[in-house]
Amino acid sequence: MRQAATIKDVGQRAGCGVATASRVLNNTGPASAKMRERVLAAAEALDFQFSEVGRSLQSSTTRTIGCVVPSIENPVYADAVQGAQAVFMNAGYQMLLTCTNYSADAESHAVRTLIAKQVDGMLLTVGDAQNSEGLNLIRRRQLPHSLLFNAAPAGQTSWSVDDHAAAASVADAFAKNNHVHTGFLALNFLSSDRARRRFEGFAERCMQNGMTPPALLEVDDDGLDLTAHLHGFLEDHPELTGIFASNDFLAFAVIRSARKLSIDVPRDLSIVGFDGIKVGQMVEPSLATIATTPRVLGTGAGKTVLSMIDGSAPPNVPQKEQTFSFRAGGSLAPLTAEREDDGKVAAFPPSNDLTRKTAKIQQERPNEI
Amino acid sequence: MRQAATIKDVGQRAGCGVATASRVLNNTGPASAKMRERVLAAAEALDFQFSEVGRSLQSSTTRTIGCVVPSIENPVYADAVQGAQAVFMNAGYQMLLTCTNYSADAESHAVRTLIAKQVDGMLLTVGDAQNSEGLNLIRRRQLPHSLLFNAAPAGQTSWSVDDHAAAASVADAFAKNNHVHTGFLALNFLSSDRARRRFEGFAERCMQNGMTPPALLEVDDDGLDLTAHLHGFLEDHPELTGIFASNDFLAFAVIRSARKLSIDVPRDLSIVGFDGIKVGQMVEPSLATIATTPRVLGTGAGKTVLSMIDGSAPPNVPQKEQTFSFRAGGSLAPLTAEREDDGKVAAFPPSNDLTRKTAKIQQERPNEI
DNA sequence: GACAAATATGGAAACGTTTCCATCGGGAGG
DNA sequence: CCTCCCGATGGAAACGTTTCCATATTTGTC
Repeated sequence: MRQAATIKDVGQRAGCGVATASRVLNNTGPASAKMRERVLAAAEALDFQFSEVGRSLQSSTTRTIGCVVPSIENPVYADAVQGAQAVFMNAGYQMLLTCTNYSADAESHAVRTLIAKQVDGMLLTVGDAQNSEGLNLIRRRQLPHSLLFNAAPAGQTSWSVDDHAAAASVADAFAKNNHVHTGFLALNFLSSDRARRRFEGFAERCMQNGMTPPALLEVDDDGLDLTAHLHGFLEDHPELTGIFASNDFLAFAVIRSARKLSIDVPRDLSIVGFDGIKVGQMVEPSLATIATTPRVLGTGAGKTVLSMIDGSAPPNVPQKEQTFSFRAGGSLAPLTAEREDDGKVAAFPPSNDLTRKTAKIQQERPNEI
Repeated sequence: MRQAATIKDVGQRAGCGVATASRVLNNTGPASAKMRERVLAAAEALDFQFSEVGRSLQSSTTRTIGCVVPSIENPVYADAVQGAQAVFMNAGYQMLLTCTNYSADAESHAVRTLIAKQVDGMLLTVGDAQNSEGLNLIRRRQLPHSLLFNAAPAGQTSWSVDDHAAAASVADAFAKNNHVHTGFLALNFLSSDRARRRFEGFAERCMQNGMTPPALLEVDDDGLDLTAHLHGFLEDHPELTGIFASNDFLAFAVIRSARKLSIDVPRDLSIVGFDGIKVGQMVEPSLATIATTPRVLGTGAGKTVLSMIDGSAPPNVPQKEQTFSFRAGGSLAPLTAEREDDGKVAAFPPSNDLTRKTAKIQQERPNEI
């Protein structure tokens, strides 16, 4: 039992050829009752397990699917990955996971390795879908794959949130609450087309709503304490009454930093996040955000890849408008009419000493795609 | 380019045997300059990539490591998994990930599949390390492996938090804040030896500290709204002044439910969590909890597996006391001397109308292993 | 110029499967 | 009793590598 038993060992012990052993063990082809029994007994005695490597070589299929995401520390990706993994497992596929840490190099290296590993398909979130070396490699090989959280480049299937429209709805929410001067806080702005799309969607709709163009604040590391950044940002833009953070963690970080700077949320500053992570609804104030359904996207993308592999009908991609919903929360409050009318918003003091009224916390409502 | 090129194709195009092509491509063994060039050109032209399947068959190694965890929706596992994955990738290994959703069946099935896939090693968090079918399979095969978040069963290496001691330190924290009657809130109590160890450690130290034995509340699904549970629990145990939740999400859920029941945290009820997830420090009140370093454990366990594979020296497992630290937070406040002395704690009203004083939020302090 | 040594190269086996094909044995039908 | 056919079985090829070994070619030295 030191060296794993092969089917040859089984055949030998059962006193038959490997072909017969294979047939019995796979329940394919004929075999006499006694032979069947002998083979089964031998396999049992030897603790035999098929080698998937041998099988893969012969069938030129690995029943393995590669998954490339930036990071599973972000629960959005974690949920999606777990959903896809469950789908794969149910279909008898294993998942090879690689996290790129938002590095384009790591991304293409990962894809290359997974191709060498002969994955039957691939599920991936790339930094920039328009310009991804890995994605090109995959396309060239015509490997079954689906994008996840990336906008599909023309006629290709992709499971993602409509970042543009979602961000626009945030602008609408700000507008409805009478905010005019807002900021956008981005993480990994340069290496993520998602952050850029959110910014664009937000900025466009701000314009359409007659708001001023949002001020952009980029930060590079979310481990960092944002307090200094936030302070400087608000000093540069004293007129701001609301900030749209490109994800919920960032939103939490802003709220914490605001607290340290004695800026009350939402009285002095409204915050809206993106993603809709679970804890957002558990804390006080609850986080206004874009609720998304990463698990749905993950399972959908997983099923899409499987359907490409076995040629079956792919699942329907959700309507763009159904990939997100705005979720109200205590971190976003209306500006009072008086403030809105006085128009001298740019003049109010940048930090403490703010006089806006606190609004009643808006009712949370559950949502699903 | 339809069918992926093999080394045979390369040899053919370069006008040489497969042996020579292999030597050139792997930079092993001699080759003339012109031959080398022809082979390289051929490989380039054919977009050749090695098939890891063929290689694995021949080398009886897959450069693949299996990872089995309950769920990566829990950031503790997600961080650990990501840490391990990074270690594997650096060493040229890929990671096959399976989530069991806390199911023992899924666990052994996953292990079986991974063994069939010929993984070179395995990293796993099992439900019950004393009694895990998968773990036995692995042991029987003498497959290099390391446990993660499970207590090691006698003389075996495992990377885990000392749940027992950590939970004890929570009891100490309650004691130091004059709490006497506490409860323990557990998720997946039956299917997780971790939850049980935490309860044991907590209960033991409560006794030693002269506190009453903690009341146990088990819940089965964290998606559930805890409000009803909490209400019933507090009615059954009106004397409780503190609750230790077996993880941070549960702690958040309790705090939210308490809010709905108009129970003020920490004035009416103190809450302590476990894990030390990031958002715990960002919200108000901040969460008192056991801070752990899942990433450190994940990378350590990953390195351990690699060292077992290549026979190198394994990394040092951290001292048990260094696997966690108690992190104070606003959700845990001292009981005033007057309440503690009057002794009639069991008599106070179960829900509203509580009279304990709010304590100053304790200073957060950073911590690392 | 010849021979030894070193270098270059290709054939073939091995890794663990599945599957095609050939063989073998026996029962049924004539 | 002879065919015919079908079920049972095993040999061998194929999948893509690496590597051992033998052979072919070059280089160097006398």
